[in-house]
Amino acid sequence: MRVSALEDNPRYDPSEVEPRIARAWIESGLTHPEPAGDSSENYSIAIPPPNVTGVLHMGHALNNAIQDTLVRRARQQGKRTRWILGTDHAGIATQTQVEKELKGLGTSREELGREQFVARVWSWRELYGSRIIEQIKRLGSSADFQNERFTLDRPYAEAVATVFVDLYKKGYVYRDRYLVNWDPGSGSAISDLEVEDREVTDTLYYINYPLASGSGSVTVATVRPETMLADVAIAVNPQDERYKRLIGETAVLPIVGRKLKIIADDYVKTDFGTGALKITPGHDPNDFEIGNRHGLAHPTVIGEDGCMEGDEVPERFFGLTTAQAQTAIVAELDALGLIERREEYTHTVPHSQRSGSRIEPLISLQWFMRMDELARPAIEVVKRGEIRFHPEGQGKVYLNWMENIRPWCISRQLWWGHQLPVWYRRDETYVGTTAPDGDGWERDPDVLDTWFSSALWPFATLGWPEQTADLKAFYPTDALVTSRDIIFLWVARMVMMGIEFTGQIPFSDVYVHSIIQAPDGRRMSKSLGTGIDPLDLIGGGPRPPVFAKAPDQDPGEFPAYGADAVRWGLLAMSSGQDVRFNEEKVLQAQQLTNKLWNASRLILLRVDPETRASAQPVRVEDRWILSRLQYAATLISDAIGQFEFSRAALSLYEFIFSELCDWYLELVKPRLYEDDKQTQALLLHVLTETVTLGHPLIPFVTEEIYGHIPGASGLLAERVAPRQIAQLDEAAIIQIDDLIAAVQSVRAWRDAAEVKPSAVLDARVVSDVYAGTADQLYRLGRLNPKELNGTGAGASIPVPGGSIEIFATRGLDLGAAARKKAAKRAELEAEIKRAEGKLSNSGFVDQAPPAVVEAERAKLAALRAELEAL
RNA sequence: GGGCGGUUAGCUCAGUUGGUAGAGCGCCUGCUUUACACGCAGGAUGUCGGGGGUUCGAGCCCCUCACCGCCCACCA
Repeated sequence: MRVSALEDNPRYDPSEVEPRIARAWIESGLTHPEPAGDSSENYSIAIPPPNVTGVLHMGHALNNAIQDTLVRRARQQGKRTRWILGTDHAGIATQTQVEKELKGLGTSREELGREQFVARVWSWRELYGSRIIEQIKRLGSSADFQNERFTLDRPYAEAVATVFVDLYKKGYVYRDRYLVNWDPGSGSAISDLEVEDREVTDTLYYINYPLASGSGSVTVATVRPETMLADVAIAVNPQDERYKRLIGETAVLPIVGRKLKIIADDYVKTDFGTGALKITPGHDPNDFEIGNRHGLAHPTVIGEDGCMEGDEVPERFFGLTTAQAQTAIVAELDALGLIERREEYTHTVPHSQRSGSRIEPLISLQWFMRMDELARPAIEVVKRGEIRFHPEGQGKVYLNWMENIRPWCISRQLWWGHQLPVWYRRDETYVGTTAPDGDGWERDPDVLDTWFSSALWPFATLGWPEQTADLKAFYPTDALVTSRDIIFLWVARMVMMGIEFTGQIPFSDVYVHSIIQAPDGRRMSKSLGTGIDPLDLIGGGPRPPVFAKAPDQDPGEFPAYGADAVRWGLLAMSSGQDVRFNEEKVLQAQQLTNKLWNASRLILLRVDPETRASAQPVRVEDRWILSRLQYAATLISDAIGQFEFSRAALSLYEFIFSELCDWYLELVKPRLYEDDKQTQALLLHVLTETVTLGHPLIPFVTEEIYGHIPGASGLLAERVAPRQIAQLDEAAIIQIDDLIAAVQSVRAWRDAAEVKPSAVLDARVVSDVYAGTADQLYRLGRLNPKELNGTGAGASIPVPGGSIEIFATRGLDLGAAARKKAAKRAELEAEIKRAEGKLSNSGFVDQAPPAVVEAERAKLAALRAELEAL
């Protein structure tokens, strides 16, 4: 039955194999180790929790491929390995989605009320929350699916509350009126990190503010005249000759009539605008700072709904939107003749990353977290190298941000999330993990920034604050795998919280992987038509428009590449650098899996099912392939350990194609066909170690092949790799390398001489380095060994350590062969000349390391010998 | 304005202690050699962004210029 699957499929078909094997991995329980021992002997990774409502994208696919490669390697090293899995409640993103749905149903969260709304989000989560988890399974990720976490689960929520209360008691968390980034789109304050700049063209108005003395006016430039109602001063640079005499004087705010002091502040640029700046502390972050420096009040005229309100707002503007107010105020200023001029002005303006709305800086009562003291130890651990970033440059980025850290606004005016463990009663404030005793307490309606809870992920998922066995066994975790965009939002905060609450760093290595761009270099995005769904790549689906060669051309469909191919392809593409997605790498991976599948067919369909693997080599090529296997195993394992996944992936490809298939299997075929039992046993051994070697990088196909190997037990995913496959056998390596070079020389010569590929030529090997491999040399060169007396040779092919003389001359194009030979001679002569030049350079001989000089001498000798043989 | 990174074959990218430039795809020439045509064999292809320096020797180290990304902070 199983053998027939091999027989029937000369092409490897991942679509049948992969779902079956993914299930087997999970059902085996191998991804769900019971806690034991401590974290120094175990291996763990906490997944960056995807948004609960999210769908898999290319970033997840790469992120998962990397983590799975790391955990599979750790398992092969015999470590107890836990890949912590879960999802994030993603406050704003999730609430927005559900609200959108409600809107479609003609209702709203306000209509439902908080309790019902939250219940509705929970059921939404039940419906869609498992989708991304299923997609992660499809990738073959060997995460702990039996132990899924969610950032709003009760134990997790208790950890969050515990942390908040503790930080409050330590004085890090506090409530304050402060200018925040107000997002009118979500109706909430957001943190600095959730703000992005977008380019906008506004009108810059130059407005004259009359001086109280009646002698002239000061002109200020602004793009937001509606905020002038909240102006409290005019600032100029103290060095500015134009305005020096006005400092200390008073101007009159048009329309309102309020007196504005003219103050001096270094912040004001003399070469921008008019050099005079209206100060509106209630609606501008810089003005807020300046206002604080000068002890100014900060009245506000815009409310949280984006409409005009407040004591300073004249009746006729009250309730207008900011846009309406701007129009009205500009009209009045025009009527007063106070607008000197206006010009188009393109500048960047902060917008909410989530809702896309233009940020309205507002003074508002929010909860904040002071970060500077928490940052200090988090800076130290990176400087001391306890936490290492890969690539290193990202560590500098982290430090740069940490050293300039600012307070973090942690309250959000949402319903979906961790509600603040804070209660108020008149002037009293109570902060605690449970509600206070007594009547009249009202809980703060706000929830915490999602990243506040994510910051606890590596330890809250393991049961903290309880001292659980999980925590002991798997915390600190080992590696944290992520992309650049959340180094500040998430990574930095995990380090700070981890150190503060567990006394330990949460992970020792941070691997920052590539961002995969669209093939044209733009970012991947559904709305741009540049996004590629990894599942379309795996199972075969439509190519996005970005793949079309011409605008109206149909880009067609992806073949069903399978998860192995997508994973290997992404790993091979990726580095520390952002890269453009290229389908060729996925194709290359598909060819790799197919190649390995067919190599396995060659072996498995020929061996006696009673045969069992044996590491006993028979011939020199056996010792060679064992050495090559050992070499490749070390290379790949080291590369993975150093987070060089591209190198690991390409090394595997190189081994399977160039060494195993192109040479070893071709060398061993005669013995395989002759039903040689010892050879069969060795081939099973080589195949077993090869699939073990490849398993972290292409887990599905290797697992499938392993299942067909006679005598193989259990799952490959559970197999501990041998510490050493073989001793490196230098003699065997040299012999086979010489053989390969000789065969290649013969083939190249045949090609040049236009010898029919099927023709077998009489020939004689003149060299003593092929004692153990001559039969192979004749066979692979399509030569017939013949000892002839005298000088009957029609051609002499130079090979390492000697030459091969070809006797048959009939039908040979000796002219072509001679040209080939001449070219080779010229090439050799050029290289000899270069080597000689180098060696006659006294600087080189005297100053280069002796080993390098010696190597150069040896090379020269070899080149001369080769030329001689020619 | 500050920071990080990039510029290598037609395309996408490797190149880890400085020692004669690599891969995949594409291209050219052959081959139905019973594991694989998602294959096999052979082949062509690079003033390693420009300039300067260090060195016996530089794609790799230093300086400088140019261009391209991204991040942070921003001028009303």
